[in-house]
Amino acid sequence: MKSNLKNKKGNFKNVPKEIYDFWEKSGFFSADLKSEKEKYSLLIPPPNLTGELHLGHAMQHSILDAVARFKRLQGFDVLLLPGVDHAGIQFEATFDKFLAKKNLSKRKLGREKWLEEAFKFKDEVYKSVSSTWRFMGLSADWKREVFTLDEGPKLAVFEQFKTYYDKGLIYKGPYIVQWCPKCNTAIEDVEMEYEERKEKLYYLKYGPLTLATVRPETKFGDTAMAVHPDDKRYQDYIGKEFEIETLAGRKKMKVVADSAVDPEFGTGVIKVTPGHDFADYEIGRRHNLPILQAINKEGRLTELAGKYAGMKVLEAREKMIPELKQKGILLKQENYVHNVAVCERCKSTVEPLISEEWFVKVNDLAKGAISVINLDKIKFLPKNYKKILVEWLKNIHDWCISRSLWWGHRIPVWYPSTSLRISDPSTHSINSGSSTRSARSGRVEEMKVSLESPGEGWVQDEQVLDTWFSSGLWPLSTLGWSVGTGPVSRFPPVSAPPQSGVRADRNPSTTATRAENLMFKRYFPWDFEISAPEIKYLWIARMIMISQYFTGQIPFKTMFFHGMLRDLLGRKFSKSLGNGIDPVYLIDKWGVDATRMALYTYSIPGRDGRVSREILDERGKNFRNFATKIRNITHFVIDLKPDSNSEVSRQTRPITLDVMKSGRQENTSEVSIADDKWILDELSKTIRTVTKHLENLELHLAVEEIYEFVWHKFADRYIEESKSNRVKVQPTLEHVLKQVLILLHPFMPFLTEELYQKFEVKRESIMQEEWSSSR
RNA sequence: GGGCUCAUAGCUCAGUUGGUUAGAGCGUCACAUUGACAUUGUGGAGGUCAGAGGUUCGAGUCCUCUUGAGCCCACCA
Repeated sequence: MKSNLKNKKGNFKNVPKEIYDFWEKSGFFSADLKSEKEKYSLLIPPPNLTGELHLGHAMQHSILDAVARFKRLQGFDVLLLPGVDHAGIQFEATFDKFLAKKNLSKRKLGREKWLEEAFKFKDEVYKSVSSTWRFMGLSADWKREVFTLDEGPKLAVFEQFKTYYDKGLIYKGPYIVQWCPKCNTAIEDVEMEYEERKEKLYYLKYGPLTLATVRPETKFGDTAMAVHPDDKRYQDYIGKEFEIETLAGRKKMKVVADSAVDPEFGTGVIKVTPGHDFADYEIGRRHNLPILQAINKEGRLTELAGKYAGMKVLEAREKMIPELKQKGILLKQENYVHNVAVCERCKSTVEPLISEEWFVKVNDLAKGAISVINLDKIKFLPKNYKKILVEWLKNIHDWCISRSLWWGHRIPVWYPSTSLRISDPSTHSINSGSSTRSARSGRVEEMKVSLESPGEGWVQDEQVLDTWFSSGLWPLSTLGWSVGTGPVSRFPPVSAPPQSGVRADRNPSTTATRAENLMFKRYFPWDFEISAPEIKYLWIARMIMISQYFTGQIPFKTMFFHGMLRDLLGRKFSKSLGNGIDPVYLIDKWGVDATRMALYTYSIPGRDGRVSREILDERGKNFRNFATKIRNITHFVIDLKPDSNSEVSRQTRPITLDVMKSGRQENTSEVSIADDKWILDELSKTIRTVTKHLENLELHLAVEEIYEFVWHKFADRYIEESKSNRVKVQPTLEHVLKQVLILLHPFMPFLTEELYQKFEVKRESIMQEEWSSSR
């Protein structure tokens, strides 16, 4: 039954594919909408299309699957729903790299063609990775798999946008954003990393004052100088204007007083560059300063920089130094070490600048989420994440939802083509950012919110929505929910345009309108959701806000944050560090079940684990040996059972637990085994404990408990002692073994199915067995 | 700077609401074993539970402080 498939194209050694196919074909993974059973629903966090599966995913999937299988055995109608995320920037970068190899580019293809190719590429990527997503044995309802760009989610996302828009929660405006010049898009705080850099601190003469800066090239965007209001040194200068030499002409600048200035830093004077610094932007807003754009979206200086225009930031900085020196503006420089924000994905330096972006006002949404969290409707594991999330929600700032990408849900806003807007204005009024529906030059812009074109003469907004805008809606959109009519779906009928290679048939939301309503009614809210802690703000907080806002309900009842697996130095696994451990390596070496077991020992909520290849090998080996042990137990109990014609074994095979308990008591005097009662008691104690641990989602404890029972009680003691009295105890042996397999099935699904099939009296699959409710 | 977490055997870690003699796996030492066993079994060594103080009849567990390690968030002109 065990296969030894070559490890390529999604086939793995040590993954018994026949068993998996048998399960899937038999429909054991499918939720049954019409079932009388109580439902239990689990939402699989959609993996990124491009991301290969790493240990974290393997652990996440193992946990999800154990819970799902446990609940199935307990008699629930389980929905374990898989999905895929289009992963905006990440996919787009991967795809563009792929295109570059074929000497193609966005520019050459144009948007429409590019998207067409992107969807093809997506299908290919999906094909090559989808089998890996099953390799942990995930018992997911694949027929219901959803992709974030499918028609259903697409409509739900649109309605989300429209609702916000109609309620005045969406606005568009010039705003300071973190801009990645390489990805050519605004990115969020959470998408940045910090890198320590050794740079220089330059002391520059600004009129009568001297100030320190690491970024002299932003000089061209300065609109003021600032000092701390209490700084005695500069009281006389506050409010006065001075003429400053900028290297691109002279201009007048005011000195403002602002408490954001640190009097201890440098000279206690700063230059204010509201267009290219977050703190300066805030100062600018407080003092109503104009904003100048000195750096454009490619990271080059604008015409404001005079002869330095067109240069990249670092180049300009270098070239400016001699002139600054020569003109006596640069007084001195010091070495300075500080952290610089870089783009998490491409590692280029992030450039704060002013850009026209879409925002969602999240205050009200956050309030809703806070109240529902405070009502303890969601069980957080670990508990303290509740507080952490609430704190973050209290200090939340508006959510920039637009991205200058092509891959994603395009912003469903249309403008009349006659009023084509000028892009990249070099100045903005800082206050228009707060007004709804972008006012520019005092004129209210005409626009329509619509998924399809409103007709001739309208052009759609160029940007797409932040990936998390759709991810945040995931608990709803996966179940075919849509805004307009609440839980009653109004998805279009089957004839959804087969546009862009999305397989409409794979997405039930486009095919079974009515069924989808029932899906939402039945399976929402989700019983279980799992996530890495690092996306608790990006994703988890937003799912709660959005779900609460649109349905008045929590998205999930239990939120399980697993820990992060790190290397022995405590660092995250990452491609750039090259410290990753491929789960496929472990599976090939120790088998999928053993790998799962190894990962369960790290599945404690909120607890990080430090691992190395050696450590995981050790655990893999340990549980491989455990699997061997069970295989041998089964060999002994079933294959080497005493002659089946013997009277005792024939008459007792279908015996029940109670009969065995009472029937055996009197007969033990000459038997070396102390008592069957002992092993049966131990068994029911184990069942009780394992059940409790599983209910509490303490998988590591459940695993430990089973391990202890199987190896040290059942095998080492009971089986050893049974050898002298084999015929008599055969029914007990079989009974205990079967119970052990059922107990272990959530954790080691393949092995337990394989061994279960050896029983003469059995069901079609171990998945149809019942979890013993022994008290 | 704000928040959070951790420190238990050589290593990686368990240890539910405080309650006998602090556990597991691997490693290590001794012995046994071709056995249902890709070896496995039996037994041993190894811990001042980071340190100090406190609450308590009782603290690895609760409180305070110290030290060390790490993570998240913000700021870094």
